[in-house]
Amino acid sequence: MGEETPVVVGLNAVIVAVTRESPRILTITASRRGPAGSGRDPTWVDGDVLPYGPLDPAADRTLELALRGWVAEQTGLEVGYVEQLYTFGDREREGTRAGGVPRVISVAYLALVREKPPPDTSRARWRDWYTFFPWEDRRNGPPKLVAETIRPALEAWVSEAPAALARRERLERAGIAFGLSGSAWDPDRVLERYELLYEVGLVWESVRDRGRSETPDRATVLGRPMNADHRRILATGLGRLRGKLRYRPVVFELLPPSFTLTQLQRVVEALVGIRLHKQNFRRLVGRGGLVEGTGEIDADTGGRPAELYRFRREVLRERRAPGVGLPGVAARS
Amino acid sequence: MGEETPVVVGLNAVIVAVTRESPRILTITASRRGPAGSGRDPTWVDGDVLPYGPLDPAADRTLELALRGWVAEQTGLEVGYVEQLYTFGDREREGTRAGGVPRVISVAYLALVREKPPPDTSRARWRDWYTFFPWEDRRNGPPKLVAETIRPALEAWVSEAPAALARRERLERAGIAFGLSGSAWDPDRVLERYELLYEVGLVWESVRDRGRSETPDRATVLGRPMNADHRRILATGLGRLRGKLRYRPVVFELLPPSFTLTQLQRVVEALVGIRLHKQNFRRLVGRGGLVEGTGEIDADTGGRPAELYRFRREVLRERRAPGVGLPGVAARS
DNA sequence: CGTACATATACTCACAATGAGCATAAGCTG
DNA sequence: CAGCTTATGCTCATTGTGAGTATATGTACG
Repeated sequence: MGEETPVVVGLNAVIVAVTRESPRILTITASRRGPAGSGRDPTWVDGDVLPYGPLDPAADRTLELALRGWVAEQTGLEVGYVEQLYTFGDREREGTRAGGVPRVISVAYLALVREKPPPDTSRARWRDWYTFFPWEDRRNGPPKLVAETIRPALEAWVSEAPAALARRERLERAGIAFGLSGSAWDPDRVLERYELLYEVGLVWESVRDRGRSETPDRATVLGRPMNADHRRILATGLGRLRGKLRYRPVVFELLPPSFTLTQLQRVVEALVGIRLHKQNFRRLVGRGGLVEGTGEIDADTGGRPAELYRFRREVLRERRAPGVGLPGVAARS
Repeated sequence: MGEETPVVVGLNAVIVAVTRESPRILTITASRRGPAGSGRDPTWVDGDVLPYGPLDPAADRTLELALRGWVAEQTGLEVGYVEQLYTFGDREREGTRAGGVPRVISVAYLALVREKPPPDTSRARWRDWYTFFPWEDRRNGPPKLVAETIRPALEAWVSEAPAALARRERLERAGIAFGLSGSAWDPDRVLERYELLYEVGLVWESVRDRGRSETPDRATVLGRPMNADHRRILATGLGRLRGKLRYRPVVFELLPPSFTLTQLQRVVEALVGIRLHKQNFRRLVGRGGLVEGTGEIDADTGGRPAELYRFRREVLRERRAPGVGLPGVAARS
């Protein structure tokens, strides 16, 4: 059965680093198979892709090893923390769509790198992830984008529903995803929001996938797009990372060995996209035993010098779910 | 590159149901490729496997659809809730080990089925999952197994470590996994525990994979084994399900539409493997808005009749993480 | 030198959630 | 009716959370 259609396993990586207050992911500028400037905005056509490498079924012993291998090769980065995200295998994926010969199965990984060495490969490049998901950054309050563009579009989409029941369901769904009409904003629902916007037609990819009849209008479309379904993979990664922060001390994979508490807080805020109460945050990480002070002082704060802290590895033994403590979330004792 | 080694994508399912107080998974008695009774205990050799179906790369549009398809076909079950678990692709997997031609990539899914219709296929069968992981059931306190067998074996393994540093690491790891020496027992760490036991050599699979020289001794080996790495997949599924209970109302996928609070509690306890405080449990699900009373009464309790409840779907909008509330875990508001 | 400013750090307080237990209600059996 | 079983209601100490006030210790600049 199906011996004729070969299967190719691809490995995608969402490689995350945080510089100052900016969370970044590594992207590759795609080399386009067809001619570049074919009428569309070339920026969109030669879109970004996530770093990608195929699995060599004969040579690679392990998926994760294969991933680490080609990431090191392609980007020169030694990734530390690696976690498998999700496996995507829909046939609709661009590039495999219309009778394309091989069936592509993509296994996506999340990788965290500590420092931010500039990628030495010419085509690799760090980008702030909020350029792909501008609606996800609420550190300065809910972005205007949501009130001005997304919300009206969602309301239109809700009222366009054929039946009353479908209308209710759409209303519900939009409310949960974007924290409207009484629901709270849940930072983890990145994928849900992206998929909703895709369905509503507010992202470039949905216009692209609907067929070539419509010309995607850059103005009505939100965030920087990516090729194929890579933005969906990226959304999966961000959601997973945000969730993981709550119950695993993964932030420290993104920080230098010693840091001030404010630095730590800024990184968490950058990832989660919201601001945190400073005093409570430090109480939480301190009393929770997540960090311990080194005696050293960082005088480069602009105000009173801050003590430098380091991650306490022992916390893994002591606490049940040593996350960083986010609002609305009890730090499980 | 690697065009010669074909790739086969397999789909495995951990199909879970709960009957009374017994959590069950659907297993298939493997039809063995080689001759059956070749010296080893035939029960072990013709071990259980998880339900499995290959992906047809030409026909199947989606991984999840493919899964639903062959599960329905093979077992006659209509699964409701489905969630992708993990993708396993190590080459060491049994059956693909020694120069086997195709490379097998297994995408594992977790599926929850509400009732427990007896599988109509002859080779399919429900088994209590604690027969595979007897150390995971702590509803009657920590099982003797842990104190009598696992703990001593772990201690021996710790002291066998070559260096002092390795000894510390092993001690730490064993402590975290099994809740020894001050650490708390974390129900979610199912995979961690299984992999530790595998490494220590306490499960049949590790003896099997070490080579054929040692004859696996059934007495010194814990839990019912499975073929290939299916028990590892199963452990992944259980851990994920236990974790998910905390922040998503998935239990209700396993319960009839209406139920008493005690029934609900019993199911949760069966899954998580620990007993819960009755009054607090009902306070949590009640005040959390997770359930609402139907007016009806179930008189079949043996004592005072209990009110029947149903799941409140609206809770998805209202609460942040509507799980069932487990000890040591704050129900996130 | 001193004042404004910026940041770090300490402490308080109201409130909600949790863990544990006691008390009462409402069926059944004999 | 007594005694058993299970359901259900309520209390209470403890802990965690959200928010705010107060103080310490640097720098920049007049």
